[in-house]
Amino acid sequence: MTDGGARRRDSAATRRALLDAARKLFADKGFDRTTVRDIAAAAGVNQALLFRYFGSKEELLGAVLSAPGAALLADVGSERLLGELLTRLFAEDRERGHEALLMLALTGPGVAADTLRREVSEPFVDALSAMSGEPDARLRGQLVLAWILGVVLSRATSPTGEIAAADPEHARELMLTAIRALLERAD
Amino acid sequence: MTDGGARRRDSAATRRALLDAARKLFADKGFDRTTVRDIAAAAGVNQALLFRYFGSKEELLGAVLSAPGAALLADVGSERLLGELLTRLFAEDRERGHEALLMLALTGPGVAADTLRREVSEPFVDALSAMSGEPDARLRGQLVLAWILGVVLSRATSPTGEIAAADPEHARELMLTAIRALLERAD
DNA sequence: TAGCTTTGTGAGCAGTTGCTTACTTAGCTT
DNA sequence: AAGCTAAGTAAGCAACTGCTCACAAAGCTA
Repeated sequence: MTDGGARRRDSAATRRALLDAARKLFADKGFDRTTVRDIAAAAGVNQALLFRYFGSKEELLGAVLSAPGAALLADVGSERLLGELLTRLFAEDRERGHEALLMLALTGPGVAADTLRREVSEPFVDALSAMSGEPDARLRGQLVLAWILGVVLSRATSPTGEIAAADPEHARELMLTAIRALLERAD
Repeated sequence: MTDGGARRRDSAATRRALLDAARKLFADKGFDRTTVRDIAAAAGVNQALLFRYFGSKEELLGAVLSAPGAALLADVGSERLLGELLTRLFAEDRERGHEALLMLALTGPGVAADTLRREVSEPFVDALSAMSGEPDARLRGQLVLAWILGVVLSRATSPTGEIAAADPEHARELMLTAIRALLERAD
């Protein structure tokens, strides 16, 4: 940005700045309470660009939500997914990462739920289900994911509650044991 | 309501109508996406009355959220709470009840989170914790409640997913077994 | 019946929001 | 350097939102 007010053009950087700003603000404030002006200001661009690049606020959310799930799965691989999900779940200095996005996807409109289902939940449930040899493996995988989601939400609601205050290792072990009971034999 | 347009006065009925309408609409659409006009129309009253009776939209949410948790606990008693929560969780023709309100409390502003913690979660966690003899009983109780919450949310996100489609009895048994593993000994 | 209080109403305020439009200008090609 | 395209901008639109205000009138009491 020169003093004259004109700004260097870099469409890829602009696009990225908007995505980054949106991700952070949607995570902090939820979809509805994040305005396009907020996002543009945080990205250091004019708000009209949000519409130029993403079409609408909803589509921006869709873009924000796509990929992170796939990225985690690619990083970690399905064998270590559960451990990794739980480790991240209870990590103290966690970045505002995937779990927060899961929560915030729920506060968004229809497109967010669709994206969540297609791009975020399905690969996770597939991987979690593969850990259970039971015929109803997918149900069990869904229940595990639901639990993780619930913990994220519980923490958001009660930042000073027991879950937030728990020793991460201990909490992780508690959940791991119960989840194993669920995924293996539950009868 | 007479043909002349004047309406019979019944402050208690008006108040109740607003609470009922708000409960339903908050559950259906979330706090932010439910407008005071929506609520007033659904209640069949003028929107100014919402402010007269409840002070603000937020305070209305607080009023909506107060009590249901206590009511369920009073109905059921703590001995049967877990079973009842799970039964209701998977009931097919469930009314839009307490669980939906839990979800929607999360989409509301700060007062909702406070009310949720004070009036809804705490009694539940107390009761669930009492079922575990462990020193970290409250943490375990919180984790159980988080799971229930997660299931509610998962179903909202994926109305056609495995959880929503599951045989209620079966799903209930799966969770009950895992929860027992969590509440009893987890080491 | 008059007077007062409480409940109900219509209208409107001020601010906000997602989005559009017309214009500017950076950056590239010829 | 001229011309064109694409990226960036300021301003503004129309609709919406929580909330207020002045008034109407139901309902009660003396």
